[in-house]
Amino acid sequence: MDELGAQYSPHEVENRWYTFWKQQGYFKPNMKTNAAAFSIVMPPPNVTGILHVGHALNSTWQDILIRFHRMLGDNTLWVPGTDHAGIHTQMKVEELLRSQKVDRRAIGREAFVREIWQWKEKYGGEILRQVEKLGASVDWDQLRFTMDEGLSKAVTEVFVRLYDDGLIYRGNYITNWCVSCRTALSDIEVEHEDENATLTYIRYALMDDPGDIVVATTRPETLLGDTAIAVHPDDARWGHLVGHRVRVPLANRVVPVIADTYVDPKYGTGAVKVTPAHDPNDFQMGERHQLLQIAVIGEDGIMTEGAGDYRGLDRIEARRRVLQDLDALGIIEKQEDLVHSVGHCEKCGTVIEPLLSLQWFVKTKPLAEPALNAVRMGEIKFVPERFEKIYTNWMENIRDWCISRQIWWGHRIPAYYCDLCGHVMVSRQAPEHCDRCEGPVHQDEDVLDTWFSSALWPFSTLGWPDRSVEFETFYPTSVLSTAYDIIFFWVSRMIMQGIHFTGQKPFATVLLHGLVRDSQGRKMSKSLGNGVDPMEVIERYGADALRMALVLSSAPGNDQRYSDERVQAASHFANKIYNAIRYVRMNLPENFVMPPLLDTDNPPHIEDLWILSQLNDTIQAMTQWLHEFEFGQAARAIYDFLWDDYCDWYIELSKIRMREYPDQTSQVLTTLIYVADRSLRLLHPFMPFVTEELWQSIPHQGESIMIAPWPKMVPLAGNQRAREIVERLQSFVRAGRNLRAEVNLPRGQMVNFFAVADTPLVLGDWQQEETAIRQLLRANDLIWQVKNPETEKPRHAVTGVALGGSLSLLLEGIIDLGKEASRIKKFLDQAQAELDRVQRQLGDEKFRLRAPERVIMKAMSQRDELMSRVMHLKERWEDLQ
RNA sequence: GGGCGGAUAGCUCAGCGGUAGAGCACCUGCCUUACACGCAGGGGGUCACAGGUUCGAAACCUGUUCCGCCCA
Repeated sequence: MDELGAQYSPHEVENRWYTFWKQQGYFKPNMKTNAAAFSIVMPPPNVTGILHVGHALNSTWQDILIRFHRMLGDNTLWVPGTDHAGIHTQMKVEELLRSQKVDRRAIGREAFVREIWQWKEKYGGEILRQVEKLGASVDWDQLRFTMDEGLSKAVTEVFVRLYDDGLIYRGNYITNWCVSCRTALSDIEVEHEDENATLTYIRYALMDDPGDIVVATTRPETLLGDTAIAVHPDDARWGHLVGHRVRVPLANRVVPVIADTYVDPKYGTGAVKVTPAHDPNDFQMGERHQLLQIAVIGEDGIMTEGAGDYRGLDRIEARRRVLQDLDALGIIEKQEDLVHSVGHCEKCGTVIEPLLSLQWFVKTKPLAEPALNAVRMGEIKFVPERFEKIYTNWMENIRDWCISRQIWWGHRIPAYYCDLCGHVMVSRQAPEHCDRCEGPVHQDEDVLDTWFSSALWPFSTLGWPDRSVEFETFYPTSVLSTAYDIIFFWVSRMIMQGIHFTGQKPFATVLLHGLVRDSQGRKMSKSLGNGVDPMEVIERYGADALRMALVLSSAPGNDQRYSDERVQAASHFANKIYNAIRYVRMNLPENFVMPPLLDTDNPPHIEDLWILSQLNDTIQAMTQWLHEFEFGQAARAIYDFLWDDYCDWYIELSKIRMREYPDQTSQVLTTLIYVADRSLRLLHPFMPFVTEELWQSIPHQGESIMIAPWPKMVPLAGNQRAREIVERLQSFVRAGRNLRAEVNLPRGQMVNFFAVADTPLVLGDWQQEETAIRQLLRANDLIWQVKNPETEKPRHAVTGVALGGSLSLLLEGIIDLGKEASRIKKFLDQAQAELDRVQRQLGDEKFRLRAPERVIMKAMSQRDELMSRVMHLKERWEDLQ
């Protein structure tokens, strides 16, 4: 900040300070202290990703917490990192290779995985460089990646232990299959969407009786795999047919009619076809009734051998053909339109095909129990609290977790099969041969769900399963900050695994932010093209402005809209404080030595006491808000303090004092600097760059604002009176300016005022601030007196009311007294109405009996104030009649 | 079907028991030697609707309508 341009330009400043902080090692924890530990692990973004505004908000929140706690003196650690995003990354690199006419199957697993690693090394760090641009004070020495050696070791350890504990099993189950990604997915990776569909009623002929049974289905093509017809046992229409047999059309298969309470008698005809190999509910029924499982659709979405004449057809085409053929047979009873929920792959949007396959699962119930208790007992707190219910609800109904994925990029499942006897071995180290028959072994081809490794993040990043210093010091972590849409995927699983493996909760508080939507409230998405690139925003306005804008409009758990105007407003704020500091510096003598702020021999001026008192309020409020994770409130507090109190009033008053009373200059400067120093510190967690830049440019102690202590309240005496006096000054000046504006006085024109104080105390307060009042109102003659009946009031004037009195701007020429009278009348009516209300309230016995003391006191002072207003306005109005 | 959130100034939102606030937009003056990315002044709201609790409700309770989300 050597050249004092009138405009703050963030870019150079931001890069410079980030480099400095990093070099100085300020981001690292201070392991030597025995201070309280405060730690956060950053939710690992996808390595292939780029930063979006949601990340920006989340990173800002975390950085605020980390910087706040660092300034509080805590031993602070923020761990950065990325996850390998199995399916997503594989798809991305596969696509890249395809554009080079290379097929991953052709080059084989090893070569393909090598390609991904290369890609990751080259482009993978982008998102972290963006996190840096935001100013995130993460400890880069702790950088982690889910596929790092150590973290991979943790994954294997967890898998093996869960397997040994009987909490991981392998089974042939129906799973959500994406025919496009060609892999199984867990339940929560399926997104349900309502879609229009056709419900087809099909007649199945009874074998041993004339007549038929009509079933309704939205998926006629699966009829090829039907192995039963089911009805509700109590259904009068169909009950008598249970045990009979029917012929499945087109498949020419004979299947039984079974009774199962799962069937909803109100849906369709009350009879349903059962396809255990292609529907999760049918699968369950199949298990209960030992039905055959006949697969007719393959992993690629193409009809299989089981589909007979339809094999080789795509599932969509097969549906069309089946309907055509059924129609030809004349056994379509009718068709109806309906809306039903259809599962889609979260990654690629393809309609999910429930398929039978051999997969690995985590048995979640035993893990969920302690995880539920931790939240129920309040060991882990959700902010906002309402998300606890969402968590509990999900955990109580949790289902087993399918963790195997049929892809190549990820942690390969540490299960080994004997080629000879088929024996399954799960171990930390690859066995050389079968431990039963000595036969050769091969490893499972599948990899683990990415979330399986993410679930270990809070402790695997800290060195677990080894007992590292980091783990011992920083685990359990303090806060986990993330978006609410990730509670099931991640938060719940971290809690389960954390408690199971470390015996401790992984974090004390789960802090949830909402989604950042576009300016029209739509979710940002690639397909809509409405995404906002935070880097572009930073390019235009600076990281500080982006951070402040996001924080100012955020409240825990609530969605917010991004708008450029807000960032602009925040950048104006940066410019405002830049100029405020510029003002301070311009008035600072070469070798200014700051005297003590509170000198008993030289008591502080009313105005100094006032601003320090306002500062105290701000310190207190912000400290509390920050501890309560109310970042928006805290940001608003410092914004208002700096702009309204410091800039608009204190600085303006300081100009007058230094001009009129040069002997006070040193005291004024001391207060200016002191308040600037403290308020920059308060603002620092929110706008780290500009605060550092400005703080460094004024007298200060320490080498960086980052490591300066969080401000404490200044011990003050007499500040209550100072506050009263300055409030009277402000009220008087505002009323005077209003009068000037009322009669369109040119800015520089000197005028005369006549003021009446209600009491000698008020007059005394005014007199104490006479110089300021004179200057701010450009007043020549300032005649004031305590109210008394003899007072002769000027007629040619415009009159207004201030706290504790009235003032009139005297006019030489003739003014329109009629107009003035009606103006006064308007205010009089307003004041009278308010006064009536307050008096009614105070006259209410119940109010005086039940309202708290402070409310009554407030009402009383309001009444006094209003009575004064009414009295002054009324007098003036009568004079004008 | 179950659950959750929202409805406050023209727009975007904060406030969440003591009678309405901010930013932007709007109107009127100002290039006042910190800042026109600014200063000063001003207009603008039966706080979705209907009941209830309370001395007092935008806030708490109940219901209704609309919007959004999650789960089945």
